[in-house]
Amino acid sequence: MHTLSKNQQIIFDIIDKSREPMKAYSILFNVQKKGIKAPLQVYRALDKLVEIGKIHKIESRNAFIACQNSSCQVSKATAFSICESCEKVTEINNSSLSKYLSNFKDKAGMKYSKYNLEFFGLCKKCITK
Amino acid sequence: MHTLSKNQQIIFDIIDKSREPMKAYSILFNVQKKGIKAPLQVYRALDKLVEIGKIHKIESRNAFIACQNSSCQVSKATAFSICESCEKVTEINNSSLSKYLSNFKDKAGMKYSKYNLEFFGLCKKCITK
DNA sequence: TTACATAGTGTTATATTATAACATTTAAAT
DNA sequence: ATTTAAATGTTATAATATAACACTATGTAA
Ligand SMILES: [Zn+2]
Ligand SMILES: [Zn+2]
Ligand SMILES: [Zn+2]
Ligand SMILES: [Zn+2]
Repeated sequence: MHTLSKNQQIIFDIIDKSREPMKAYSILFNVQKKGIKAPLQVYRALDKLVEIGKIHKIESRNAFIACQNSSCQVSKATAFSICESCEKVTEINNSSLSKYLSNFKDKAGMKYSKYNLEFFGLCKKCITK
Repeated sequence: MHTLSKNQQIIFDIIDKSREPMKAYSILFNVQKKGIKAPLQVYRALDKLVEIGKIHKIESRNAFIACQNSSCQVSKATAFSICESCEKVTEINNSSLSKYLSNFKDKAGMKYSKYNLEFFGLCKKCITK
């Protein structure tokens, strides 16, 4: 098991506490009182946390959320639902979906080791507005 | 059918001719001889071209490729394979996959109008190296 | 323990990606 | 011809991310 370094722990904690995806410079702003002063300190921790699967990057939003599953540390297979109105992001944990995608083979013969899927739409709250 | 404006056409042409995904500032550099001088002129054309489905953004790479299918203008459903070694990107056109994903329903009850999927791995060329 | 290797930190500067704001022009619709 | 919407040109600036270098902590193995 991985034990996080000081900066990694600080930055993981703030992302984990947040209900929304956090952007790097918003994280930076929030951890400056803890002595983390420079973007690079944030990005280095983010890189590591992504690498070990504790957080994920929402590519379409340049933002980071804590992993809400248990298996992402090994699988590198991620799926999210994103509300285009309120920007709520949820990690999808669906074994049918992950099986389907993990077994998917391109006709080009490429074998995939990793995927990222982002669904967009309106969440329950926003659809009724 | 959409008829492209002058800048949109110039920028679409250069992306369409390219064998690789192109980045915005690389596009800018390449079209400066045609009178397009500022980033905003490029980004505005890119936005429109993405909106009408002539090009797609590869989110994990901040780069743009011409659509290689015919249906993306309506579907807003995109899937790509990305080689992590040579960075070759191919648009996946697979009806089983698109059916599966278009019909996918989250247990959260969210109805999706759009998705983007990026697979990562090694292409045929790179896997033998 | 000491040497070595690996990972993490701190700092400054800079590169890359993207948008705000405003004035003007072109094209399309009534 | 008048109005509206879309596109353009321009300057400035915001937001996101990395390069380079010096240093420190931690783990491993002789
Ligand atoms: Zn996860
Ligand atoms: Zn919502
Ligand atoms: Zn397409
Ligand atoms: Zn390759």
